[in-house]
Amino acid sequence: MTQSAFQLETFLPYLLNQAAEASSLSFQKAYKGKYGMLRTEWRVLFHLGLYGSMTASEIGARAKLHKTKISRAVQRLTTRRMITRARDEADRRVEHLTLTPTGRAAYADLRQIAERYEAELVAGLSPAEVQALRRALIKLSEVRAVSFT
Amino acid sequence: MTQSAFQLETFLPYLLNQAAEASSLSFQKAYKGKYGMLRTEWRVLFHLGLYGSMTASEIGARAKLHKTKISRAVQRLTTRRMITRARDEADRRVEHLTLTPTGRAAYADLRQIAERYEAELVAGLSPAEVQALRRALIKLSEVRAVSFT
DNA sequence: AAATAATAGTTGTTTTTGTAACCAACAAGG
DNA sequence: CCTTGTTGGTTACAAAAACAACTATTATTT
Repeated sequence: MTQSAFQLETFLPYLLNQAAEASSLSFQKAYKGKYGMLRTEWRVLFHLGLYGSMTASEIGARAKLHKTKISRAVQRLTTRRMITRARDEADRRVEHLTLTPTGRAAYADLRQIAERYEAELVAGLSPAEVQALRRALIKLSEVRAVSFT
Repeated sequence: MTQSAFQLETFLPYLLNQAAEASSLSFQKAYKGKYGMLRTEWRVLFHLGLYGSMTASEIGARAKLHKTKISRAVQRLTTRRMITRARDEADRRVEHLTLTPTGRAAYADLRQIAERYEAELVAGLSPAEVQALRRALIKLSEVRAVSFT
């Protein structure tokens, strides 16, 4: 009856979720506990920290986040005085987001934590394994819509 | 100032999430559209389909899902007549969950879809790459609590 | 045998997310 | 211009997840 040996343990979407959740969860504790941040807020903070001033939709395009999620993350980060918003005078729909000194300090701190965390995470893998993993993950995340009927 | 070259694009928790979300999302459409199922329900269904009769907490332990999530998934699957619950007579706290014929049919169908989906997903990767990916993901998901202060 | 703790599972409440509708500003076509 | 369409972003409402408290039953301790 069961001709193919399907296994949940090796099914990629399942496996990806397990790994992603396991790694996110323990890391999340750092920024949640320290700055009361949510994952989306962390991402926005890091985008601004890394790329400087950006608009909400630029962040959305890069991080593949929905605009409502970003809108809310920006609100919360703004009330926490981590980012400032500035209307573009040429096109008054867009807002340029920038980190405040507070935001930059949080970013610098969290960035170090991120680096240490990642080092700890890949401790059980060889550099070659890590490189192969990254490459495969990048390919998979680029697959926008798998058509399989 | 910036001594190390941190990049968001290669940061593993970020990358894992991107890949997991991308792959989950398109796959989810299949079972959501066809059976109105949520991800937790899909997982419960597959656990029962693969391992036969199980209790809620056995599923929880294996899938690393919280018991409330399972409880509600079981409720929904029960009202959809996909699983039946039977009290254990020896220990009347536990319930044994089993697929109904309807549930088995859905499982068989979704399992085929899962297999085809996965095949499509890894189409851009070599068998060796897939194997390496699986191995790395398994290692990462086994990392329960990374201690990095 | 109580009393206490532990386990299986449920229910209630609060957060967070998803989806759709919306407003304002700009762009293009007639 | 002035309708129509598009884009950047917010808001409102519905769905789902997280978290805590709870019931019922079994195990353990004294």
